[in-house]
Amino acid sequence: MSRKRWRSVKEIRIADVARLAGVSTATVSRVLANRGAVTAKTYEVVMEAVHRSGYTPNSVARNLRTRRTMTVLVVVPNLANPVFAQILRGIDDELTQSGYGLVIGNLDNCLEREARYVDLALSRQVDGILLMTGRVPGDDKRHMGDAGLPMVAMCATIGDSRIPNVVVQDREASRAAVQHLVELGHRRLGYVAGPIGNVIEAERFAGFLEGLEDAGLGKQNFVRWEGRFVFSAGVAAAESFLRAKNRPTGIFASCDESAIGFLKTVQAAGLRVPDDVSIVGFDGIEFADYTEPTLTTFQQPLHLLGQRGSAVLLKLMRGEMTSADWSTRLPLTLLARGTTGKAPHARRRSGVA
Amino acid sequence: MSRKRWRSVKEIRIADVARLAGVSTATVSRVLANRGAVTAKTYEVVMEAVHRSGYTPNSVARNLRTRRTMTVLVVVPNLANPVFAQILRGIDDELTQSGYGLVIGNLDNCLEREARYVDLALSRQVDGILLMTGRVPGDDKRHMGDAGLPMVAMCATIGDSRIPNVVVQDREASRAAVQHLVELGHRRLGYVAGPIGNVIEAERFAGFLEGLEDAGLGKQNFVRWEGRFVFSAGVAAAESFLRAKNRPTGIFASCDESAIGFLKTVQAAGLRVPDDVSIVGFDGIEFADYTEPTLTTFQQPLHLLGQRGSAVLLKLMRGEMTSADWSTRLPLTLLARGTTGKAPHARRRSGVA
DNA sequence: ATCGACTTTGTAATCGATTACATCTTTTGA
DNA sequence: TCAAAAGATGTAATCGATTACAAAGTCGAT
Repeated sequence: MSRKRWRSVKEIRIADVARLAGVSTATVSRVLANRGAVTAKTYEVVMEAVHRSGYTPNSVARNLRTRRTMTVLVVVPNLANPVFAQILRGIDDELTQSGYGLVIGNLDNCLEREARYVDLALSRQVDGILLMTGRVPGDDKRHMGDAGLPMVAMCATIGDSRIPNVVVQDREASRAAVQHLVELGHRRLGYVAGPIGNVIEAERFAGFLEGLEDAGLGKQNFVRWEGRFVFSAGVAAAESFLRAKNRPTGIFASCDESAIGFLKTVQAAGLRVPDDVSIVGFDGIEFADYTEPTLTTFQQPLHLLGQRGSAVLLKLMRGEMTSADWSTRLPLTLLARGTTGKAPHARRRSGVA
Repeated sequence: MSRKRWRSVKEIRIADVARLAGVSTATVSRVLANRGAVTAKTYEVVMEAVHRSGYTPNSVARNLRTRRTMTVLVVVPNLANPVFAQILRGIDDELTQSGYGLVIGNLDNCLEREARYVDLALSRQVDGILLMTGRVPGDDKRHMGDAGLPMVAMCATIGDSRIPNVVVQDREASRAAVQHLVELGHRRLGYVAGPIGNVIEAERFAGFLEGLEDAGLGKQNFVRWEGRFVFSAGVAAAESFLRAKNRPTGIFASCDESAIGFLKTVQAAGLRVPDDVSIVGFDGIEFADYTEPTLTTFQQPLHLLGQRGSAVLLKLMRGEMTSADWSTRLPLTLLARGTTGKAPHARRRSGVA
């Protein structure tokens, strides 16, 4: 049993540096903050003392006094989803530039864990919040908004118009996905859903329905399989699809993971993609480029999304919001690739097959 | 331009609660910490006041006074790699149980960014460090060890025997990978490397060489392609492989991403896997289960790794280390799946092909 | 030499909790 | 019944920085 004491060497405080330099703590603080006037000579002497002593300011003390932590909390639904890793990169780039750090709050797909991070915010450990989890109306759990901190929603929010949001155009893209399938001749579609109660899912499904309406298709022209934003949801949907008597020919999955799960499962069952069935995913994860055939999907501007979200939060924290900042909606890009092709009957008609 | 002031409502301090309850701040503190004796009545009154006022303690002040933040820094080489998301889950589970929080330091594959997190540690914002990045000898950049905090290395470290480590048996597994290929009749192997200077990579390559030696194979029996832990490295290696005159028949990639990149590229070139070439990956990421054929790989005990690493750090912080805690080496599991099969010549000889 | 304006530096209050110690109250036991 | 012990509560110091304000120093103009 070893009982080594950490930092047994006495900590160096600003007072120690001051003594070493023969000045007051106020002067040391001014030198280090580069604020207030100091003669070149004093500057030199203080810096020398700082280096000799190896002093690093205690930010806990600083944070207490300044009432700021220069840290932003980013609440992420599920870190294992590569989409968020990309967004985080954009956020980090932007925040770092302004001298802010970030703390990641991973919910691991379990909304209850949000409470933990509400506490973090309430206890003054962060200056602002980037929220990537949506909430459904009527949800009265403890809320990030309760912390009374500057906050930006980076996912579709229902209600709460007083929170600025920076989102991608989920609805428009889903609508375009349907259009893409319809243009290829598909008249019977399948929808692989995300988690129930998820706001992003709600947006994507709404867009899907709008797309159907655009094409003059009704309820009888599609099947919806419940799921989540994971591979296995696509597998389950595909199994259900395979058992169906009147199979759709065009599938829209609300995320790439489930699209790939679907793809692999129908292929394993002997179906050809896109000859027998076309599949469109959503997100544009790197892996979608490594399936066979490559997945047709909508590419999210992830890095940009992260940057913009952070930029708005920074403005909010500095009280520099303009009316244009309250809502930002970024477009997605259709990557029309290998998993979508003409519908079987359309191909027959045009003599391709 | 809106200039809303955040928290314009006066903050509630412990003194406010004390006044409301008609007791001293010491008593409020004792009630909230559940430490020291208080009568049931006082407890009631204080709790009532806490709830009425909606008080949440300011942890910055608490951290200053107690000289602890109950937070651990986890330095991760690259968050986009799903391997780390899994490990983080294990870490989070373990730390949360002991009342600790975690801050993720993402290096984004750029070792220079470590300095940022060294600062975080030096400025007393965390109580301990879990380090998942390795260092090569002779590297004299500013070092996490400089912070003088309790630290556990969760990757192969060279030297620095005073830092406890919790790692997977990279070397043994790589050795077993070669054995697996050799048993299938492969006599000429290819090695898709990870980043130069990476300690984990070094371990895996060392194991690869050991495996060759076990089989009585020498330098002339393998090709090594430099790479990184990303898809594109596998693609590049495969392109090089395709151009070679005397192609290896068994490939070992030091991570699943590059293995999959390799797989897709040789398949695109018309080769059959595993008939023409066998591939073994490393890590056991979820996606390795979704390739066609499914990737043969070594499964890392990621969640366990995270848990064990955290458990050791907790002991270290509490001064409860036993000699067994200084080094933990977890075994990997071979998932012998679709991408490995008998070597072409072996198949001919045994009349399979 | 004196005054005012400006620059530089120091003194001490402050941020909001925890906690050692002192004080007061209650209980225990002879 | 009273001293001693145990229990409950309060007072004030403390953690280590920042910063308002005061004080001292510098300089040029009169």
